Amino acid sequence: MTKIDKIERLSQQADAKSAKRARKKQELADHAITALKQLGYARTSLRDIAAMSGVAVGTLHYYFEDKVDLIGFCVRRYKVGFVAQMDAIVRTGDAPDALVARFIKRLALSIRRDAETHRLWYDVRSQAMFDPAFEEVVFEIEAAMIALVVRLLDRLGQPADQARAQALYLILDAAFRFHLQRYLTGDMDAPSAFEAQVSAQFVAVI
Amino acid sequence: MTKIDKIERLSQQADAKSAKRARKKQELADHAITALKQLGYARTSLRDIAAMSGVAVGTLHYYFEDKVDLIGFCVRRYKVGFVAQMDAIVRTGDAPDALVARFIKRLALSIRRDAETHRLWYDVRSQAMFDPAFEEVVFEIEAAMIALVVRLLDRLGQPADQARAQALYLILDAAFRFHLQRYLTGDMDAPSAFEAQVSAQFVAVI
DNA sequence: GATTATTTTGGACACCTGTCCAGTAAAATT
DNA sequence: AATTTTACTGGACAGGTGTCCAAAATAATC
Repeated sequence: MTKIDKIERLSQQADAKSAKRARKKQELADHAITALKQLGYARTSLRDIAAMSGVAVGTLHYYFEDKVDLIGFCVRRYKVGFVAQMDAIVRTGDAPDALVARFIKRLALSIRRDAETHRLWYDVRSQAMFDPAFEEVVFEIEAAMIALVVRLLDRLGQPADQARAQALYLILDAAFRFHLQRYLTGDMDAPSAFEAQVSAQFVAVI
Repeated sequence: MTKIDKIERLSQQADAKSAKRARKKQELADHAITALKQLGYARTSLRDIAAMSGVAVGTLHYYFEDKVDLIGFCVRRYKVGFVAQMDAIVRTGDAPDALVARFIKRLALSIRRDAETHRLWYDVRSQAMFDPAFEEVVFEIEAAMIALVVRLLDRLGQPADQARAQALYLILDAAFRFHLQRYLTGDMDAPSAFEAQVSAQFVAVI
């Protein structure tokens, strides 16, 4: 075995190790999310998360710096997945009108299906107003969502500058949050109300 | 002294007592707000608030049911004042265009002046997604703000139905929150960016 | 199969939490 | 001035918090 081979093998081993570690981190994060989405950031203790993961509390600190690191990882993981799902819709070959309809319908569906998870995002976003430790992840996720809207506008043949995308994102976000809240308090019609309201606004804005 | 007089006097005494109690409650709430706006709901303990008020912890429980009751009272008190201030603007005799400009300018000013207090509202609003104990106060305040927008639309000679007002409120709220967050993370231009963006959207919507 | 390296445990640590209440001080009423 | 009501105190209570670490279990490497 040459020296080069040796180095390469060591490097591959290191990669395999960090890949395994990354997988375990994600596995823990997924369990953590199921705990967090039920109680929210402040009310969920590391012991709750550990119990949910079937793991000792110390193990969490073995994989995550501290609580903030853990929650940041979870929210990032969830939201990245969400943006990817929405992006898949933007990339379909639909005509502009049908695309908008599908996009909004998917958001409404997400209120129904993932209400509890989405509220975790709003929770963390509010925390960022008090705790600088959350600023980065919130900024990053919000930027990713605005970028998604940029791509949407582009597909619609609309001017897709940052300012326009940001404004549209805020409209979508406000309506989403509002109807999410309604839905969580028992208003089962909130998702379709969301769809109706946003559809109307889309027509006006675009 | 007739029997009637006696009853009346007792009733006046009762009123005076409850008025005094109400005054003290508000005084405590004002101190509580200064604590809460610095740390947020979850991080502020009753001991923090008691210390800020120069009072023992037990005293807080003498005036408020529990922590949720106290925070609800504080947020309600603050937001009612805010809506009243904005309402004063709506009630001026300005022409529609000038009125809109003044209204938005006042919101931008409030980002600058009351950033820390406003974030408390967003904090509590998020909590309401997890804790039903906050649902009522959030619903009430949000309804008050939509009602404010109804009056604004009315003054502008616009159709002032609930749906339109709600949509406009959500646009204002989303932009307000977004730029408030930016401002809190050190972007001093956020308030004027808010003004520019919302002004542009107002033109489009109205 | 022995020896490192990694992963996991479970409990100790120091501190903070909201709630409650017997006792005291102050104010109001008679 | 005596008595009753109201206001307030300060500490006890039971439980929870994130963090840390020595020791044990497991896995990887030679």
